[in-house]
Amino acid sequence: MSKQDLVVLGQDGAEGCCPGLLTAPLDEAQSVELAKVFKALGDPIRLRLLSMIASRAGGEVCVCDLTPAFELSQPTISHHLKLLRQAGLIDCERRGTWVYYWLLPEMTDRLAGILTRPAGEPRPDRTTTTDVS
Amino acid sequence: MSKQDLVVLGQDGAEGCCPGLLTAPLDEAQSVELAKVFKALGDPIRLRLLSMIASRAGGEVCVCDLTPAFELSQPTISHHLKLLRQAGLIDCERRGTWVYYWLLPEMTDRLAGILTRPAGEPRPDRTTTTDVS
DNA sequence: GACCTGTATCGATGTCCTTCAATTCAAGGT
DNA sequence: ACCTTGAATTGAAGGACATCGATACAGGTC
Repeated sequence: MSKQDLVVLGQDGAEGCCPGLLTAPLDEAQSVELAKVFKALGDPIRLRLLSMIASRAGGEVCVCDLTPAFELSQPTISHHLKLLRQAGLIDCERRGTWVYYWLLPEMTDRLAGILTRPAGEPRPDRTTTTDVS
Repeated sequence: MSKQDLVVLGQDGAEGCCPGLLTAPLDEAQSVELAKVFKALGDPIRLRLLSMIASRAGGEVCVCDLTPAFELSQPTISHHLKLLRQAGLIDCERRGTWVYYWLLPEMTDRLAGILTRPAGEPRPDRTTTTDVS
């Protein structure tokens, strides 16, 4: 149940540090992979689930603590958790009768990096239109 | 055409620095607003559009440079640009016959911050299960 | 073994989203 | 005024997604 079909999202990590999204045009394959992760974040229920999981002291949460926090059926919550897991944002483990989820910070770190523009960016202020070429 | 219906997404910026998503459970209203932005990023075409706009030297791109980069109809590209704009990720301006788009770095900065966990996080290593109460 | 509890999967349904062709709108040029 | 070009809007069609009830599965307990 653990490493089922986690999104790949490029094994860069090696070649420097993340192409960036804000620094160079994304190619088609990259954009498809990245979009899967952002799509997983593009739902209020999943965002709340993720934040509940991520902010939990101890690092993990039992599903039985998540489900009653929403006015949704148990299958629906289970489905959302599955999507977050398939996006590589969380992982889970069964312990006895209960299933525990935890954050995979590698993925949120990667996203944060992708959305961060290079430090020295000369602020494309507009109105100053650098007019390159 | 500029400031039409940009998502609000909390006027925090003042109260410290971004609640975080990874540090505390998101409330319902926050999650709805945030989800709108992530949903806008949850499409490969929009990600490529955004990266083409953001990475452009000079800070802005003419629609006429974006449309031919995709095998999609002009109305479809226009629709995706509209969604990105409504999410507060980009803005645009007409100059003569052409319309130019540019990145609103405030929003990507905010997202990056939201996805960044506090520095000193004691790495919830799991298997070490801190077992708080 | 039979039973109970917690969780995941299945199938169906209604809604939202992506996409297009057709049209409209904006701004210049003739 | 008319025409042309670039871009946004409209309306419709198809597919994807969120949600549910019913069901299956996993691990305990008796």
